[in-house]
Amino acid sequence: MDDAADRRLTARGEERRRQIIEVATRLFAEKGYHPTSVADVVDAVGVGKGVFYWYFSSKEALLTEILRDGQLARRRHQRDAIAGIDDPVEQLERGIRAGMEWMAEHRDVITLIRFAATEERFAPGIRKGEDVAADDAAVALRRAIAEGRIPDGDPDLLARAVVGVTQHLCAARIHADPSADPQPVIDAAVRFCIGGILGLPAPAA
Amino acid sequence: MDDAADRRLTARGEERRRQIIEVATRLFAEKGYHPTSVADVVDAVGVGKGVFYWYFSSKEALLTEILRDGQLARRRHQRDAIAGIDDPVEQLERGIRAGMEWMAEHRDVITLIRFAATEERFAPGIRKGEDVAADDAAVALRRAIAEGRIPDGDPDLLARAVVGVTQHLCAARIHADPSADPQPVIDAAVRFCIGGILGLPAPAA
Amino acid sequence: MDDAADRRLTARGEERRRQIIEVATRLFAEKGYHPTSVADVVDAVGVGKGVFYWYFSSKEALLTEILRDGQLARRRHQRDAIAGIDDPVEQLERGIRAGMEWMAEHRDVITLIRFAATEERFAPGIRKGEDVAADDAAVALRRAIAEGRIPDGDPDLLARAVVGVTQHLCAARIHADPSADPQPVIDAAVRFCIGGILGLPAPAA
Amino acid sequence: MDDAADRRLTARGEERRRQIIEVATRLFAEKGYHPTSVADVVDAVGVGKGVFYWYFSSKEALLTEILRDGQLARRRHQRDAIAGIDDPVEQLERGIRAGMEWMAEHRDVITLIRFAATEERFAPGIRKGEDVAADDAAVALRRAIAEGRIPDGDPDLLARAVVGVTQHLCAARIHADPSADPQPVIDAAVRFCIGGILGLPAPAA
DNA sequence: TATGAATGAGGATTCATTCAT
DNA sequence: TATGAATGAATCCTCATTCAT
Repeated sequence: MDDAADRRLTARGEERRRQIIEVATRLFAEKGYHPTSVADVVDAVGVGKGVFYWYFSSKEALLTEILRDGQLARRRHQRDAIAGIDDPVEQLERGIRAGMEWMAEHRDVITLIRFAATEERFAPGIRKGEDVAADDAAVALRRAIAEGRIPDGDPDLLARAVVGVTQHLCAARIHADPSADPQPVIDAAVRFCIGGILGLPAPAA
Repeated sequence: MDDAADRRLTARGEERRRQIIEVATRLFAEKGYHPTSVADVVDAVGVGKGVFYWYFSSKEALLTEILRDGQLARRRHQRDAIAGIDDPVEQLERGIRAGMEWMAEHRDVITLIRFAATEERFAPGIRKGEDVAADDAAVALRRAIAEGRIPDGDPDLLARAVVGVTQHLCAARIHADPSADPQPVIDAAVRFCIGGILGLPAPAA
Repeated sequence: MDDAADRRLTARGEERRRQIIEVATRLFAEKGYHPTSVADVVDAVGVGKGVFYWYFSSKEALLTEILRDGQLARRRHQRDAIAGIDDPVEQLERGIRAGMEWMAEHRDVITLIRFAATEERFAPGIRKGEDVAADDAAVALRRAIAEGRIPDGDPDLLARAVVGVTQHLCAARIHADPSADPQPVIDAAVRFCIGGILGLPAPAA
Repeated sequence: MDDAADRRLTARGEERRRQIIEVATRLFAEKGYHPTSVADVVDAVGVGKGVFYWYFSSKEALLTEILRDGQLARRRHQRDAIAGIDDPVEQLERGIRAGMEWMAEHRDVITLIRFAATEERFAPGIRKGEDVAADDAAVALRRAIAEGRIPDGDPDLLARAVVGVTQHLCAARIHADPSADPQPVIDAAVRFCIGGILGLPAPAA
């Protein structure tokens, strides 16, 4: 049988597909991936059960696609934000802001990524995406170190620390209270991260 | 029937119960909570299915207990580490170290907590535990601010940032390569966190 | 809507129809009738699903047609082979040869007939076809008995035995090794059948 | 999870298992393997759906077991029938009789074997069983040839021809009219087979 | 004629939970 | 306490068939 993945779709088909992804992302994030059945998704969309399998080869494939698209979109958003910027420290700051802004606006996808990181079947994909993100940040960090702008240190580790700060603040402070303005949190996250990268002030003087 | 939760157990019974918790923690972390069936657990323990329901009222109750025990144990470990310490900044450092050490040694529990945070049914419990942890750290932070040891700032936000750094570094650097020595990562995490708390050096000076 | 069965077709339509029958015969024989979906068939042909239902009213109707066509073709082939032959024993021999040759060249159809004979829904049709074939042979057998060319016996039973020998040798020896020359098997089948029809040599002598 | 295949069963469990096999054999033969759902089977037995999977790992595994058991039983029945017989021709005759008697009494299993031979997934197992049966017969045939009791010839081919005769006569004459006495058919089958093995009388004479 | 899309009943299978012994 | 057996609702997925375009 033809694979649902490589189907050539009409405009109407593309729209349906997008709609399913949207609804599924919301439901998966709300109730959890496993507790949400394919029936829940198609019911919410208002179509027959077969439609799901016309567009996706399996429930798992759908989640995988959501995750991959999310990671790609975040990365693209961050790269756009630092395009044309030459100063590595400014790149870091703008990258952190862009990352948090994206995450702030894509709460559901972030929830799914955090879930997927804990499940054997999806973890490898997530890890790969995180590695890429860490590598992106590490490039700027290495340049900043080389230029003496920040103290010497393990760029990968610093990058992971930054990811930890931004992700957790997003979940614990922005998503936890969606009515509040995210900017102060983002500002604080930037200050914390830059401070953390600079590390302890020279113990002397 | 009497509730499995409040059963008075013999020594052998306590042992069985502990064994089930241990095996379930490992399996849940390895395959995921939902993909692991009660049958998987009892088979791994080598007992019949009835045993499970003798000690636990449901699969969900078991996970809830694992999560609560884990959060309590981490907190106890951290409080023990700062007992008798009076300097708030040293409290912070020791708390961070103790937290990471505990997390480093309880990878499976951490995985489950991270999973539970993404699922509606368990998230409230996790959030409560994180709030407590953040409050613990906030106490020290508030004192440090009051004593002028660190710049003024939102203590809760700083606490959350610290949690983010430590949790993520643990997952991304310690658990990802269990053969490596965790101490350098912990040291770096402490430096990053203290640096982050101190924030950007006074722009002037 | 007008019935797909009685549709007046253009030359191109006839060709399409034939093509679907051909592909379906192969797929049904390879994977089995039930495990082969209509989607499998139209995909293999390279057309849309609607095409199938333009030419056939249902999947079942398609199989029924394949079976009926197959049984008719075999019978026609056998009748052609004995046309003009007057000696009943020679008719038998030629009929056996013709039947086996046809079966040897239509492995897929034979597989489908053998399958259909085991399934309630199709068995009656198959049985009717086999009855006809047995009757055909019985005619010659009866003449041969009447003329004293072969011993007295139940012509229908002898005919069924011949069908059993030819069908099974075809499946077990010719179809099982399509690269081998079928002629020796056919020769042996003829000898076996004629021997069988003659039965045990008079115990006396 | 423990495999349903290797489960240690209590007496009651063994009985249930046997009961399911019995009912499934009948239903599969009546309606066809694919058209019969697991629900049909458990409903006919009068148990819950889960019971099926407690005893069998899948619907396919159940059919495979039925087929294997059937082939083994027939072989055992035939071997018992010729135990102690030394004359190869008598072995053949008794083997043919025993085989047909067994088939006559196990119509459903025979139907399933005939079905399975036409489906890719099961055919290899069936073929193996038929090869064994043919080999069994070939042993006697080879001895008979060596002793000059029957003309020289391909023992495997003769064996297959015998299988074809017996199987087909069973289906077309015994199973088709279960009220009739099978003995005359069996007698005729023996005569036909022995005659077939002896082949055409020496053309000279 | 032909296609992509849709339908929804039905299928195999799983699994948390219960119960008789 | 413990076990094998049983339950049956729920899950993912398939597929023959239909329909709008």
